[in-house]
Amino acid sequence: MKNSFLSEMKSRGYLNQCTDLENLEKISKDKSIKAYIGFDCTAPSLHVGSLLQIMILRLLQRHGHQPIVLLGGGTTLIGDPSGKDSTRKILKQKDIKKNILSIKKLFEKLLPARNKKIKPIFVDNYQWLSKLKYIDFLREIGRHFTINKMLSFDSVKLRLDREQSLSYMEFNYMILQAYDFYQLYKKHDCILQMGGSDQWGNIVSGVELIRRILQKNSYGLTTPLITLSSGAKMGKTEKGAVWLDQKMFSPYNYWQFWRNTSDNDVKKFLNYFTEIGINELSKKIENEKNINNLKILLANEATTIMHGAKAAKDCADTAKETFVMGGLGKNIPVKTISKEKLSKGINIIELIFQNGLVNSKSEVRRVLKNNGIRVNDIVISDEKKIINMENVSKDNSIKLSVGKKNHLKVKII
RNA sequence: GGAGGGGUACCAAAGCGGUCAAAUGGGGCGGGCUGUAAACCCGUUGACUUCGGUCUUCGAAAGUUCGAAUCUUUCCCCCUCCA
Repeated sequence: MKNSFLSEMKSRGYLNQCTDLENLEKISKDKSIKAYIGFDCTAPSLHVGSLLQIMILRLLQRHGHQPIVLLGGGTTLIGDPSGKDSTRKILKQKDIKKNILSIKKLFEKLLPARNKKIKPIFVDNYQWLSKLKYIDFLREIGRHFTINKMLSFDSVKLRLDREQSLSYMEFNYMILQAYDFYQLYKKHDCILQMGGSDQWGNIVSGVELIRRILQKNSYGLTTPLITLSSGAKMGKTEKGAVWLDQKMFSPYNYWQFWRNTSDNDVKKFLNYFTEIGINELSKKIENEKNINNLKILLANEATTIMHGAKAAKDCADTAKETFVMGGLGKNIPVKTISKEKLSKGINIIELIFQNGLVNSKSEVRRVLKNNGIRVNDIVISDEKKIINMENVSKDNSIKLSVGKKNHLKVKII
């Protein structure tokens, strides 16, 4: 049972590279280990781009190991150059602190544990990085890094090859990350660092640093880069990044994001982003002829993990009512209008605009022209259409729709 | 420090005195086809509008002109090459 952490990593497709799979397997089979993943705190929430990392922390935990979540209060001040074209804007320390707090909340929800042994440990590398003394650091840590090697890492090489500037500040990022691992090894006996495939170089640096200073073995492993079948980056929608925090991205939209997964990605995502047992899952996939049901399964499971079973069910119900039955789901936003106002009659453009379904009146006119506006599911194409009490349906409301997916219920009070 | 190139709408990129609310592509939005998919097709893409127009926009400010994204001056910012 205990050895299944790595084997499940493999079978779910989470494993991309590992520094020493054999030995890591041996160690993690015999005893509970601690493993860490570092997260940048550039925003108040993480987005689905980090979800795979979260999934493996959960997996780790399920197999009786202890996750360490490193919130990079120090390194976020520097900015990881891996996989980026240009220096990102430098954040204020105050903002980073705020971000750390709200990301921490997210993890407390995602990595719950009563058992002390697998309860997540939160660390902020600002704690030790801010105390470093430059000269001492260079002598103790800097001596173990050669420029020759650093230049050969992809994160650096790609930037230089493309003749994009890489500041000395960013160049130091990998050293700091290696140092983080070293600190966690010493403080918490953390023997494994995990991360996305773009972190490979940084992770390996840490493993080497630990070996050179402490003559101890530590391990690193990375998850594959998720690519959509369309070639686009995962996690961007027309609504912007897919955030995990529900304040920034509603559960309904989150559910919809998964529901709208493209055909070619569904099976992969079911493996990645659900926690259905691997055998059960492959049976389900085999037996299900209608790919849409798999997408719904994916949406339900993924939303349950993030926002809870109840939220997932609500989203599913709403979607069903909205798309299948064409009715009004309970999760559809509701606004109100006074009876008095409505009896006077209100212009369709005004009504749609005032309820925030679009950004400008011009947009309403445009959509109107293209038959995209509906009132109680009836297409309206007349700009001058007046909506009044006659349009109120039995349930004392009016349903407004812009396009197929953007609905609103206006209640009469 | 020296020499050159550039800042145009969400992004990329044309325009270089009027016909410019600004080509084209991407993206977005709406429609069609469908399965809330992909691909494809059509329409649309500054704001307000009584649909006649009106107002604000081409790094910032000032100027030339009947008229400026386009010309001049100053300023700010980016990039490349040389030292």
